[in-house]
Amino acid sequence: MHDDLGKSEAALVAARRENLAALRSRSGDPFAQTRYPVDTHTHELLAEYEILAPEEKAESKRWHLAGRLMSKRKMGKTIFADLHDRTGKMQLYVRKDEIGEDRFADFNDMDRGDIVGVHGFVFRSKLGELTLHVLDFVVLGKALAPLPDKWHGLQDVEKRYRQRYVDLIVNDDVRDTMILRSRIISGMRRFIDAQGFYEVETPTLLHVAGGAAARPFLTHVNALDEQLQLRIATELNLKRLIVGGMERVYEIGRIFRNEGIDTTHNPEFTMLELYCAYWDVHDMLAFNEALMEHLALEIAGGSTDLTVGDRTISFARPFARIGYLDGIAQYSDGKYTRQRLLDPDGAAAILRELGLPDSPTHGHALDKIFEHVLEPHLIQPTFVMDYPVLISPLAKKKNGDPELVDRYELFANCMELSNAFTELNDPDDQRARFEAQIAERAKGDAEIPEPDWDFVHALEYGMPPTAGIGIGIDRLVMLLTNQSSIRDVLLFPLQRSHG
RNA sequence: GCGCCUUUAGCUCAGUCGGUAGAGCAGCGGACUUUUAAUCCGUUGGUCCCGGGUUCAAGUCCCGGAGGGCGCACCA
Repeated sequence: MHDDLGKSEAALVAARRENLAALRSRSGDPFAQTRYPVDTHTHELLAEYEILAPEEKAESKRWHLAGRLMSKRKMGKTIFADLHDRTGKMQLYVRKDEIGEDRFADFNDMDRGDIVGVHGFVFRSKLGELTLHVLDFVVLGKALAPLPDKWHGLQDVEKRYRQRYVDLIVNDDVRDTMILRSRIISGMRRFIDAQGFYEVETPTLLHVAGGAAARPFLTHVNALDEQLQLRIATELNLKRLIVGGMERVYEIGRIFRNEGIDTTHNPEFTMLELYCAYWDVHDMLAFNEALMEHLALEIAGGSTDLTVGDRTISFARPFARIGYLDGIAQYSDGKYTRQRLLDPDGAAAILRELGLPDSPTHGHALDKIFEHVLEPHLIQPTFVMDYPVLISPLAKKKNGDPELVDRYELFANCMELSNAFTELNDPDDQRARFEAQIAERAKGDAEIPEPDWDFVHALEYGMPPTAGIGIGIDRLVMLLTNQSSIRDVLLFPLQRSHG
């Protein structure tokens, strides 16, 4: 990035270097500064002095504020400027007759983007804006690269993702969304921790990536000279911990799936998985419902209604419930019956009626039918209950209805938000399910993982009845922050290595 | 993988029928002691994404390629 500047950009950088040299010769090196005694932030100051009347001064109290200089308006022997910090922005005011010729020149030699610490008092300007009257300042870092347009910011989507640091500097809403993401995750942790769960970390590098259907990334460990896979779920290891007696565990961690990249998929994404011994799927549903309402209340500031696109989605409990098979039947006017859906030929026929391509497996066909028939109707938060066992290889069968499992998925805005079930703890049944998967994999479904036989062995030591849940954090954040692309809730979405 | 759109100054964007590159902001110089997209005067700045082709002449038309966005397909 240092040798290939265009002439025009090089000239802008050169001008900034001249200003840096002038600062160095007059007042010392900005890059030699190591700290600044910041004692407030812009947002706090604006709140504290809200009552000031126009042109009123609060001279007795002096403050130290630091941040990035984002605009400068010189008016002869005074300068107005805007300082941004992580809480917002505040106007600065400097007078030549107060700080002297050299320091005024220093202030004037600062460029848009420079980092500065300012000391002074608050007043309200003639036109009504709360402003820090600067009595002293220290340049704490020089920006050599020119910033994007002060009014339009950085619009180029590619540059915004590749140079997120610039995007964050000039586009306030990006920072706001990322802060919201942070708050959603910490709010989630607090809610979960309050119920006695242990947060754990399980390996990312695995010999066999299991617990979901997805193609894994491959890597290699030199010390062992072995090929390893990056995890596609945390499920199997977390259940090993339940076997081990930890009873309540969760992990918020990065998952890797070597598949498509689009507005709802990034190759690495963040998932919460949580397991609770002695709960069943109904306990988990209640927990899930309470968690979602809690997060919505925190984000929407006391309301359970969220605006998503041009819709309002209400997270007030209780959420709607619908059966997986019942729902498909209902939204097909009774045409797609349980009997047809649970029969491989019947499901294949429905696929053709819908004009969809053939699926390699029965389970795949069911997913496609669900996606086309039921999912488009799931706008308000809805628990879809009682999934067929053939698409749920790790869930416990329903007592009295062995074709179904005790499982639900929560949908909102036609998007899956969570997936939960009563965990299968019968090792013989689990072994049989894995063996059935080997057959499906042989039919050409490359996303079905190799069985993790040690997991079956773990179950042989005895696992208490347990409920588990997985929540895709990125998609949840998309919903809660009203973003339509996953890239806009990721600080550094994956881009091709060219730019 | 397929389709549509897009790429012009540091940034945001114009660029007509093919006639030889424009604006605003930023920068630089100047005026200005309560401005706020400050204002006013002057001014620098271009690999028109890359490579071919057609043409007297290509930012513009044609072909190929690259990056990016969106949609479809794929993706529990």
